[in-house]
Amino acid sequence: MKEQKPAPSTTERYIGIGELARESGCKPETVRYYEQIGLLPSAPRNEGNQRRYTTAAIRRLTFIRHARDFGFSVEAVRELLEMADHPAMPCQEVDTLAKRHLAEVEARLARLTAVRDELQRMINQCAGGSVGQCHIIDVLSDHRLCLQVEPHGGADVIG
Amino acid sequence: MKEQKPAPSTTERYIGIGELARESGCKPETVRYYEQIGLLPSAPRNEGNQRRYTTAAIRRLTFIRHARDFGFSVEAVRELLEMADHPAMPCQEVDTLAKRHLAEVEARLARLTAVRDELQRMINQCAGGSVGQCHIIDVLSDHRLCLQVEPHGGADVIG
DNA sequence: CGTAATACCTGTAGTTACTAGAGGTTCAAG
DNA sequence: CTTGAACCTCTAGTAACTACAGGTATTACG
Repeated sequence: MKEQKPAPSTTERYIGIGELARESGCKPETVRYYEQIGLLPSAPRNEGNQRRYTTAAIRRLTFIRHARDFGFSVEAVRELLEMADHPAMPCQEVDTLAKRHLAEVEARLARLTAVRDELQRMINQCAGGSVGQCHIIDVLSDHRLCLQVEPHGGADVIG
Repeated sequence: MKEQKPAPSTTERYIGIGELARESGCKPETVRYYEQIGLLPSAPRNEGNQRRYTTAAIRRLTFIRHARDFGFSVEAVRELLEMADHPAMPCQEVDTLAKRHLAEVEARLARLTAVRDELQRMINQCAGGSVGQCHIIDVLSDHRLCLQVEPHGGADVIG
């Protein structure tokens, strides 16, 4: 991560996993999970084997959380962290990653918009009679009745 | 499912799982999976234990596929199928299901639009220097620099 | 100081909707 | 009759966590 200040030396404050989680908006389980998959470094432990964190961990986890909120995959976040850890490098790779992600988001947006329009059309044309005459069921039964929605492959994320 | 015609009696044509899959746009594995979770009834088998299907299966599977393309969850599809199987029932429940789904789609759309806008802003403001000055990294590091994107809970689907 | 309520630990299994593979059988064409 | 494609079952893997179970540590209160 990009460090603003050179660690406040002497009386550094340590926090537990619960407080870290609260500060950064995730759950303790998720923090442990991120440590397990190597997104967060293994935290030092106290006498009783409990993880102790500094404010650096809060920053790193907030970064992760935020990137995830933007819909970056965990693997993309891993790359972003790697880059953020090297402030002197040119930011072209960061840019590329962001642009690729933007393209994916735009593709999803287009698909989702088509789905919304068709759902609206379907619902508007339902006369409210019996299932036998229901336009919604008709559209789902017969692709020809549907204007825009196309098949898609795997599951997409975020919305 | 809603049956248009009363089964063509005598020489019914039977097809294998591969052809069924091609006709309805999924893979044989998916067909077996749907049978396993009870979305499709267990298909009758021939002498050599291979599944044989009629055109009714093509219709049902196409319905499923299409509803999934619209982003309905498998459980929602199960309910839609149940309703489609009873053409005499009032279609209010269908309507409710569709409307609820529309609302979800609209929520995702709103979120995704915010993400897109913020990504664009981020990318536009990147001056192309080093990571240390990169606006993209800044925004991800500090939520205050970001206008609209809010944390979200679990994974959402479709896009 | 004792004890009870939290907070924390590890490890495993569950979630969604499939997909991929291993290892074997059956079918259709030549 | 032999090959190759299609089919069978069963298991495990995917993403990104979440939810236990069963046990230990810490903290607050009286």
